[in-house]
Parts: sequence; C-alpha cells; structure tokens
Amino acid sequence: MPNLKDAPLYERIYAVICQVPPGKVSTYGQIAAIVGRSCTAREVGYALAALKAGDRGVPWQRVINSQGEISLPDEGGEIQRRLLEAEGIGFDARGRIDLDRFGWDGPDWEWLDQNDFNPAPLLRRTGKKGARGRQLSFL
DNA sequence: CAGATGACTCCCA
DNA sequence: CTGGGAGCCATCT
Repeated sequence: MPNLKDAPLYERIYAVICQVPPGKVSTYGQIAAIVGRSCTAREVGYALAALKAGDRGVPWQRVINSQGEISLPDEGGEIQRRLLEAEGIGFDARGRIDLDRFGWDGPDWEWLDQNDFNPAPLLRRTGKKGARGRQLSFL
C-alpha cells in the first residue's frame, strides 16, 4: 500500500503509530493531530482498543496520554510499562514519563508527503488558554 | 439499520 | 488534587 489517503481511519492511525521509534513515546492527541481530518484523541484510543491481539506489529505501547501516563488499565498497563522500560524509557515516582525527554518529534516531512497526510495545524481548540507546549513540531 | 462500546482531552468547580 | 461534563466517531453485535 503506497498511499494511505483513502485507507480507513483506523488504518491511518496505525500507520502513524508505526512511525514512532523505539525509545520514544507519543500521545493520543499527537497521533490524532498528525492523522488530521476528523481524528480526535479519543478515536486513537478507540482504534488501539480495537487492536486487541490482532496486533500486526503496531507499537501500541508507545502511545500514552497527555499527562505522560499510561491509560491502559490493569494488566495491560503493567505489560505496557514493562515494554517501555525495556526500550529504555524511564518513569518518575508518580509513574509518569517525561515527555520532554522521551516524547516523539513527529514523522518526517517526506513520510507525510508520500502518504498524503494533511496534519492538523499546530493549535487545535479555538480560543481558550492556548498552547500548552508540546504539539507538533513541524509547520 | 439501531444501539452499544471504547486505551482521550480539555475545562471548570 | 478530585470529579464531572461535553465533544467525538468507527466498528461490531
């Protein structure tokens, strides 16, 4: 599949997640912003929940919530934490990951272009307390 | 075809 | 810090 433009939303989400390299983590919101269109952080969560065992090599463990915490409850969360620690990602005393150190910078421009992605602009959300650091680093 | 169902995020009290 | 509400939508019974 050379181009993901017409792929189902979940496929596009998985494709973006597959770009996150080992030792780095992304957030539901960041993935959503890259997928663009009507994709929201929640959709990303839904898509991951739909993965189950039907995996496919998608590095699901590298997606965490905007607080730098693991969102997957119970056993799954413990597995996720172990997988991340195995990649060298550290957790603080509260069980959170420092996104400034381990956060992913986003896919390279070439990849976006080749797959016809049109990432959402830097700031989603109109008005309100603006830019809480960390959104996409390109644009 | 009509529900039911999810691993989110932000805002405000 | 905690809790609740709104926005959000593809998939699968």
